[in-house]
Amino acid sequence: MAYWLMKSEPSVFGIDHLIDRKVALWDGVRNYQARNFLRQMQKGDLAFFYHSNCEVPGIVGLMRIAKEGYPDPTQFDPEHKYFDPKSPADNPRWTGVDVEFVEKFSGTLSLADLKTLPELAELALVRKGNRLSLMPVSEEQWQVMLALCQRA
DNA sequence: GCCAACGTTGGC
DNA sequence: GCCAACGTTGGC
Repeated sequence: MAYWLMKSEPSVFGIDHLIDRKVALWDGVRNYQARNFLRQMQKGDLAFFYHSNCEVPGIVGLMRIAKEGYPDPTQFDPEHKYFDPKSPADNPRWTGVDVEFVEKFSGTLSLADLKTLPELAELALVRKGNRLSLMPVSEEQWQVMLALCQRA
C-alpha cells in the first residue's frame, strides 16, 4: 500500500464536497508528472486531502483510493473546462481515480507548519517553487504528518 | 531542438 | 489581487 498527497482548491472541490459525495472522481489533472502518479495509485492506497489556494493552505483530511486509474471523462467533453481536443480517443491522455472519504481532521495542518518539519524536507510540497498537484508520500513522512493531523 | 511567449498554479 | 515559478506551445 502506498501513501499520497493530493491538492484541490476548496472553492472548487474541498473536503466537505467529498463528505457529501462519499466517493468522487478526482478529475482535471492536466500535468504529466501528476498523471503518472495517478496511474501508479492502487485501490486501498491512502491520501491526504490538501486544500490549496485558500486562506490556510494545508492538510485537512484523509481519503482512500476507491478505484484505480481510468480515462478522465472530462477530457472528451467539449463543454468542459478540462476538455482536451488533442487527447486521442483510442489512447486517452488523461487519467482520473475515484477517491473515498475517510476522515476530516478537526483542524488544518498548515503548509507553514509542514515547512518546519525536518522529516519533510524532501517532500515536493515544501520545496521552493513546486506546483505539483499530487505526489507520493513515504511511510515515514506519512506517520509524521498523520500524528500531527490527529493531534490538531 | 531551441527558446520566447503565454497560461496556470498557488502562496502570500 | 499580485506575481514568482514553472509547464506548455509553437515559430523558426
